[in-house]
Amino acid sequence: MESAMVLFAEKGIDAVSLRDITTRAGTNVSSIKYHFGSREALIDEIAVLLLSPINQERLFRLNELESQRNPSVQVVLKALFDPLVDSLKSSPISASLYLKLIGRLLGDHSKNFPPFLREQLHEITKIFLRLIKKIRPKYSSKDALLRLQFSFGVLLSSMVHSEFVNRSPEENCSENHFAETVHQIIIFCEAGFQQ
Amino acid sequence: MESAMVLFAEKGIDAVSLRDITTRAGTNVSSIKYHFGSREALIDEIAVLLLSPINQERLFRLNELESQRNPSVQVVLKALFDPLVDSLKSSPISASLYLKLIGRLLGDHSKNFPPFLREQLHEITKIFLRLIKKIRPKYSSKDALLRLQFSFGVLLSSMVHSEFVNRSPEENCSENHFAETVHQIIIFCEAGFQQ
DNA sequence: TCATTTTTCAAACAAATGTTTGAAAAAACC
DNA sequence: GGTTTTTTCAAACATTTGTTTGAAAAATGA
Repeated sequence: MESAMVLFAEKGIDAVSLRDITTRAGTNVSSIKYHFGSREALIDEIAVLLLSPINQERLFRLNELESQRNPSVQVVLKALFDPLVDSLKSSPISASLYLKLIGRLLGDHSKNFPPFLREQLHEITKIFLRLIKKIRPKYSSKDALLRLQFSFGVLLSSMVHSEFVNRSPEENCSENHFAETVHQIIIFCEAGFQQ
Repeated sequence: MESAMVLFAEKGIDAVSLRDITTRAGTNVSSIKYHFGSREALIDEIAVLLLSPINQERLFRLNELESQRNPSVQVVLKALFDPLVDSLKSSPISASLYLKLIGRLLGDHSKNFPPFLREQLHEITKIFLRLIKKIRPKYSSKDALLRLQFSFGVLLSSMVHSEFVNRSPEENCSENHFAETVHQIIIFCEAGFQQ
């Protein structure tokens, strides 16, 4: 599983064959069938393992904000983005690869996600939109949705091209560095919610 | 070539085989070899055909702005994004597929672009950064680069998921509708350059 | 019209892919 | 220690992939 995650992150999910994975893991192709069932099931399992705790935390924070009087756009965005940063702590692979992997899962494979994950994501966008429309009553549903998609676009592309975003020479792509980048993303997106 | 573009846009470049393309085109696999040389050469040719005029126009507008006294962030962003909107007029395929295709080319295959295209893109980012640092002297190179990447992230994800962005029920995904979305993107990104 | 060039196409090729099989090895259990 | 369950692994399978071949067809030009 660790080999699959590393290779998926490095080369893109579709560009990795089962033999690539098992060779790196020093094992056999049929072991994937035995432990996971199929290639798709392996991808699903990785997606759930990585994304479901992040989404749970997002839902928890968003629900908390709903019971609050005057949440700001910034804390709503933080409820979406910070769980990702926090999850870096328990990553089984390097921070940079971990981010790439999640970005690729969400970008290329979210349409094939197991229903459970799809529903989580759907619920998250629902609550987010409700919160935003409460903070910015003048926004139409389309206004809010567009800005949400723009914000996710910024986040996703920063994750997949993280070696690009993290090209600062002095520091390697560490957990803290990504936290800083996410902070920049939040500031960038928050500004877009002021118009 | 039209079949290749449509299928690449619909399913993703890596998910389309030569037989998918030739079947749709009502012709033969070896005709691709004859007319283009190889699968990669076909992709390259499509990329150059679609992107090179857009990039040329971008370079022209950016260069013009460099000779201007006080360009605004908005006109700089428009120099980047509007050529894409204008190119919709001469698209050989539907607007929605055209945008998806360009988004996929830039997202998944820009690393394999022919050197000519890569240099164009590199030149564009160079001039863009120079302009932004002129308008916002307090930005470090990293500040400017991050915001450029964020802006491209918004644009790219909006293009690839254009059926998502364009889900408004009354209007189909027309040229004008994307122009409106790009306008929203520019407003969104411009705000991020005010901080 | 005839010769040359350009274009099409069916067939085959080698390589790679996800999956399956069945037996051997390892581990767990009583 | 013996039995059962779990896990590994080499080999083979059927498909699919991009590419190649060589001959037929169409177009071109003198």
